[in-house]
Amino acid sequence: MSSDKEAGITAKKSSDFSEWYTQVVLKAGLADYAPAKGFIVLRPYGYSIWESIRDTLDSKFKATGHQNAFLPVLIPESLLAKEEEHFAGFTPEVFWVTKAGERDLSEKLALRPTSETLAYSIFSKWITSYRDLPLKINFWNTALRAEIKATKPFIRTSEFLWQEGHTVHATEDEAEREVMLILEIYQRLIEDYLGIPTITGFKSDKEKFVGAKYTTTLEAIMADGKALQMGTSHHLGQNFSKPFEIKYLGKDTQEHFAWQTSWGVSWRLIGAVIMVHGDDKGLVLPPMIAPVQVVIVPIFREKDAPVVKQRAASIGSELRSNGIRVHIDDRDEYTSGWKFNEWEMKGVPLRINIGSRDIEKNQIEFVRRDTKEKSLETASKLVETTRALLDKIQISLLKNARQFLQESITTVTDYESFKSVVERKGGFIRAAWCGRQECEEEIKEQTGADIRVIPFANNDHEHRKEEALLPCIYCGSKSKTYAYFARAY
RNA sequence: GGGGCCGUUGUCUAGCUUGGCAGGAUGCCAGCCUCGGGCGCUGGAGGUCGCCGGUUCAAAUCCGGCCGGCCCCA
Repeated sequence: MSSDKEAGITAKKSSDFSEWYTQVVLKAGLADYAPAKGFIVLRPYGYSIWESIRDTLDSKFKATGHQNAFLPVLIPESLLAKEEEHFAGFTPEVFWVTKAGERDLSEKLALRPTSETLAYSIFSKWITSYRDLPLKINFWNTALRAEIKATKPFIRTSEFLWQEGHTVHATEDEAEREVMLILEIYQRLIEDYLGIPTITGFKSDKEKFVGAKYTTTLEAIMADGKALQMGTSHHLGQNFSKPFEIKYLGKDTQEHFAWQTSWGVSWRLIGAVIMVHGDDKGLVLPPMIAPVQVVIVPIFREKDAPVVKQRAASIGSELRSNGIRVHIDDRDEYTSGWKFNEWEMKGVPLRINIGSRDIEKNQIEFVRRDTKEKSLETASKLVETTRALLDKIQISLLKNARQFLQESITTVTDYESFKSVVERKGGFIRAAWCGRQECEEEIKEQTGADIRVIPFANNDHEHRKEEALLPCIYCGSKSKTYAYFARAY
């Protein structure tokens, strides 16, 4: 009857975060390690979470006029190299294919680290007139970037599942609006579905996408105080349309270079859900994306098994017919206690225990995963109660995460406090910054923290109207803005 | 970028210092038991000790290289 066997999570989230995270990934059945370094296998349970995220986003993309398409995984070197800055940024982590069988290839082929170059070489063929614009395409695929040192399932892997969107517009203004539209879609997904609050804003020039004019980002805070980039949406300006000759003939009968955006989120979001909501018993999934929202555990002896199982089945079908994702665990070979632990480890938001006792009293026992709270409810209100509890869980997860985010933001006014906050507390450190990359780099060098996000003016969580902009936290010269610094994954 | 730790059956591990029969737990299979928080009993199967090489009469153990995983620091 011991509960500390290897079957469960043995590391504590608060004291052994890294080990805890790895155990949750493996033991909840989300992913496993692959034979090649830095690669993971997504197991069915993990993949079904990805499917939830994918389906949610996909319908939002389609509702805003985007179409899905597919591109090959190999990119000729000459093509990848066409935008110089972009190439220089990615080349250290590109995997190369150099052979076909025993024969050397005449040109090296890159396994796509991202598809801008490939997509745009094709787009240039498709676009000739303003009537072809806007072109709004999304790809669900994987990207490959060699991670030599620190790898962590979902968070940093050499291949990752993601979506990359690529759009082409006639005007700069329209491209800018697309960047913000996508950022808004991401924020809705991440807050409303994943239950994770973020700080949105710009990346510094140092951290922006290589080749972009500017990058917007959503940054979240993990339970260990490290920041995690949840998604990015880039304004590419004409940086790619010029080398790739994406030109259109305007109404004005003149030829113009187009304006472009690209944007993406990856399965890293799954890692964030684990880190933000999980606890010492394992995963905690927000109901909106949980593959199984309610697990029903019938509790029976041999003699009452048929009756109890039948009752479990009828509860299950009633919930299912109301659109709730249900699993009935009526396996004979495990005890109910074993099942309770397993489904908690797997993070199923709500559990229903049903035994002969409950059947007699016409009641149902609900157990919340997030608070572990048990409640007995009358069976006639099954669907109503289930819906209400799932809603409560979803709201409560976001609320707790939001409170944690707020507590994780520290405004500092001098560099000594900056260093001590990085060291002792972590989280986001909000400080004035002059805008010079040298300051950013030296702060990173000395503290390990860098600029995660420069919040939009209307989105600086800590901003107060009467607050004056202080001198740069590092060099003391005149500041341009407040920036959020953090150590990050 | 710098430093450290680890790899033994599906999983977790003992054994390694001092070379000499690979042991346990859990899981798995069969049978019994029966389930409100990882229940109990009996029997059984399961191993190229990460890979390659070296030293040796003999290597899980010592040495080298490689592969893979983890942690800490910047």
